[in-house]
Amino acid sequence: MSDIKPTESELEILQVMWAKGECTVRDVHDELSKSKDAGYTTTLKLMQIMHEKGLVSRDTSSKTHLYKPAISREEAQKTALDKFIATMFKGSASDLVMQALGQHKTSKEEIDAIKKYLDQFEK
Amino acid sequence: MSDIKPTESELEILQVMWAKGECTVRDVHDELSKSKDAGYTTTLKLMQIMHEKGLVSRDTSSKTHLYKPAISREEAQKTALDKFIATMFKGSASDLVMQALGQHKTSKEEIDAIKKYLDQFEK
DNA sequence: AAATATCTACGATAGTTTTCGTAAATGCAA
DNA sequence: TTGCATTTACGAAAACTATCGTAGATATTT
Repeated sequence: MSDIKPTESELEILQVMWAKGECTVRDVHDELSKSKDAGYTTTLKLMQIMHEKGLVSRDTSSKTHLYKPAISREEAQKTALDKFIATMFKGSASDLVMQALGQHKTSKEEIDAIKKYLDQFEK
Repeated sequence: MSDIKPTESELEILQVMWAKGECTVRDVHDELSKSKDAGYTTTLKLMQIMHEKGLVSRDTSSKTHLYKPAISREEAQKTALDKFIATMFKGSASDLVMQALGQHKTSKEEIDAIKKYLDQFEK
């Protein structure tokens, strides 16, 4: 489906859209402004490009257009993760898992959740 | 201590170098050619740039230069993983772990290894 | 209705990454 | 030694990304 690879900025935008659902450019821009310093038209332009690429769909029936993601967060995560494991971890998911758990202070609850997950998985 | 972020192509090259150790441009290029279609001088140029950036070191004592990574795979993995979790998984390492285990067919041995790892971790 | 604000469209620019062509240097082989 | 193959160096084109300015359209306010 989507071997479309969002750029870094596009991902930032998708982040906001995944959290909020349907968004105007202003919605996204205001949210982004908290952590980033770029003009409104920059966000607009990026979202237009994302539309051209098919990363988002939009409703142009009223003046202020409404955008929403064309791919789910899970899809995007899956695609990105596949590539990431391939290029950074020689294709070994467990290598990644160990490193991910090792370097982040993961709470006991989280670890238990993962163990439970693994158990169910193993059967 | 590299806040140096290798590009996509640079990572492909590092991948080969991490596997092979010390490499000539030809070594890298031949390996890359299996999966990619770019000219020899492209690989050369990239490796020269990587040297300028400090991503690799090189021995120029003979005509054919010898390159080797200046950062370890582990270092690069750590840096990349931090960023990846932040931008793709909203900072949640365990979310990433679950998805990583879910979508890849992980062998029973791998799962056991991870569980063992988790046990040791928990105490 | 006129002024003001907001929004889209579009083009241009700057920065970065990837690619390659060409030339010069170096080693090898006939 | 002369010619061929391989390598490095360098510059520049091509492709992609991010940014913004400006203009025109649409809504809102007074």
